[in-house]
Amino acid sequence: MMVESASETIRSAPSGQNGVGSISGQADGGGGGAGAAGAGGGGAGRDPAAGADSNGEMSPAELLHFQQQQALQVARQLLLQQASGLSSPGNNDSKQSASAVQVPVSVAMMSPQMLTPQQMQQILSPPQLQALLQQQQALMLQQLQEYYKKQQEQLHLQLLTQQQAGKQQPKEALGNKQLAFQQQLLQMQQLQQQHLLNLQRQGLVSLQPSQASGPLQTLPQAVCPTDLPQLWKGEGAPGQPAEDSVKQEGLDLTGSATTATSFAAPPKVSPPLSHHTLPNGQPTVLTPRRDSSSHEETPGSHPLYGHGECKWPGCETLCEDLGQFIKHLNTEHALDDRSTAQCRVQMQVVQQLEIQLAKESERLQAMMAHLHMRPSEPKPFSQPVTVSAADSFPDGLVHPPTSAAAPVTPLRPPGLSSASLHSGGPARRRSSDKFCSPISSELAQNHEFYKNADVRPPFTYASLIRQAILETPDRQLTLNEIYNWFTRMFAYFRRNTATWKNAVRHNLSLHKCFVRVENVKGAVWTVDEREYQKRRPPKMTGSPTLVKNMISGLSYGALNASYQAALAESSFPLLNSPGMLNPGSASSLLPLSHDEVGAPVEPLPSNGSSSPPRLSPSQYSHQVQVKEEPAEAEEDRRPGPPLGPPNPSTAGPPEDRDLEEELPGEELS
DNA sequence: GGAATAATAAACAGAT
DNA sequence: GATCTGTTTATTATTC
Repeated sequence: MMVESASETIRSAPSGQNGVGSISGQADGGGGGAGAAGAGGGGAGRDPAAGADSNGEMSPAELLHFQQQQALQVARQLLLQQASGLSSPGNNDSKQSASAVQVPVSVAMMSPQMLTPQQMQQILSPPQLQALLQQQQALMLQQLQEYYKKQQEQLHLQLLTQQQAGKQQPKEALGNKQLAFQQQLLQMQQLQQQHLLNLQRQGLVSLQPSQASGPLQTLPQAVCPTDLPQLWKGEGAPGQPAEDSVKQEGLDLTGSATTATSFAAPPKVSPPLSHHTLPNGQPTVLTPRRDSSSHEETPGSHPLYGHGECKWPGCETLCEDLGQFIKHLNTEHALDDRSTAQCRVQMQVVQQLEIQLAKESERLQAMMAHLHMRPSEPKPFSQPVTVSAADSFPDGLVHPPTSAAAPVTPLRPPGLSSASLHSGGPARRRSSDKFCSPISSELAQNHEFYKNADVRPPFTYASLIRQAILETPDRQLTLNEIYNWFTRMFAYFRRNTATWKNAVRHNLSLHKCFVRVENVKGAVWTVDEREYQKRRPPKMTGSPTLVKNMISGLSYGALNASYQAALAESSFPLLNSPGMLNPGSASSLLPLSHDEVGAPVEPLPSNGSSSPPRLSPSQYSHQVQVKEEPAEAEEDRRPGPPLGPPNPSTAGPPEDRDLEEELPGEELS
């Protein structure tokens, strides 16, 4: 305890310029003596998706404000009419109560901006208010309808134009454009929904189906405003057959003719956002790409159903199969006040999280700017990927995860996500090591980050040493070259204490996987992959409990927990994904461990899989296959190690070697 | 609580 | 003798 705390104190003391200098001057007997700068915090990446809605259209807030102003204008006119009615009794334009209120003209003449709803309430009588509200609603709904109708007409026009133009284009391009339009359409519908939600929140829409569903019913959408009033209305479609209620999953609860005609998909478990009808009545079935893609990869799944339990907020009822879940969903989460309230709460939760994400991203940027990262770089952590073609992933970006917890995931350096943020300290890194993706891809992605930021890499010394050795064409390094690799690759080892040198030597000696080979030019160190594989414990067996625990820590406002969830997400991106079962690679069926397997640094383009760049099993297998070849050649011509244990890696054909690397027997169940 | 693993510190010896 | 390299032991922390 004393030793640890003392060393922590030393470590956290600023070292100044003792980086490399102290390395060469280190006295060994001192046991790695002097202190150094502590591990810096460092920043994480920025989530590019965190930005606000970039619609060029009028935002819902603006639209709402505009309409409120218009409503107030109407109110003012009404007051003026009433005032004039007082002066001219014959004028009965005002169809409200005959007992017109004495409204001060000065008030009535106030500009709409000066009239608050409260003032209006004080001025007008309840019947007048009601009439006024109705008038407002009618006007606003009409405006809304016109607005969205225009939008949809435009979209449809564009779509038709593109379809015509697309006849000369490849089908793929046309499909992409159509998809883009459909997404735009979807966006617009969500805009509608949000707008109506805002109206509802402010009490501007009474949500009476006779009013709300009337003028807006023609609007085509999946979760259309007509859905929401019915949803909020708190009653299901009366007289609806029980089997039809299956169609009411999610928010697609309209039961109206508009969407009923578009039910071309399988009757069960249709994604709520997948059916659309264009203004001309032409049904359009959208592929569930935006919101449901992460949840509904398979036709037999449901976004609210996973791991055998209902994912409805606060429910977690165990359901054996999808059918039972559907039944449960329709009975327990039917269209009632409670469900609609929960739905609304969930909407607000999402909004809050988005707001918080934006704030935290900003903070992250500031932190990164502070921690030696070039502030001019908007995405410092995605850049390393493009530094070298050999180190690049096919898409060149760290994909934002697609799961529910994923939006919280920033583009972050692993050193932060795991070492600094997760484990909470630089001293013990084993946990970090476990939660991190393979060192090769990690380094490939964050090479620049580790190079420049004083952040401790979240890998074990052994894995780092191995990586250093395997990166060389000869697959062998002298101790000094290993030192150089550490200092070259990591700012942390340049600027921090030379204690790590002792650790490196210690690791080289301690682990049987590192084989010392006497060379003509001295002793070099090589890696015995078999021993290295043996060295690893059967860890991270997909531990769903661990992931669950981490994700369960996600709470509103708990950024750390959010990072944990994101971390868990990034650590097991394909654990439960059907994409994992890529038949193209036998190794893809095998769970791979955290930091190894992918020894080399050349993640190659996968077979078009949409899986995230990190931890793609096919990539790993490819890496091994590609890079192990020179290793074999090297090891074949390498003289047998005169010292240390005989290297078993030289035994057996190269294919076995590769296979062995791909099939680490003791790994991950 | 124990085992396994890793990080850290330190002592020691041999080679340069 | 100083430094580098390599080995070994001990302690502590963490995870399973």
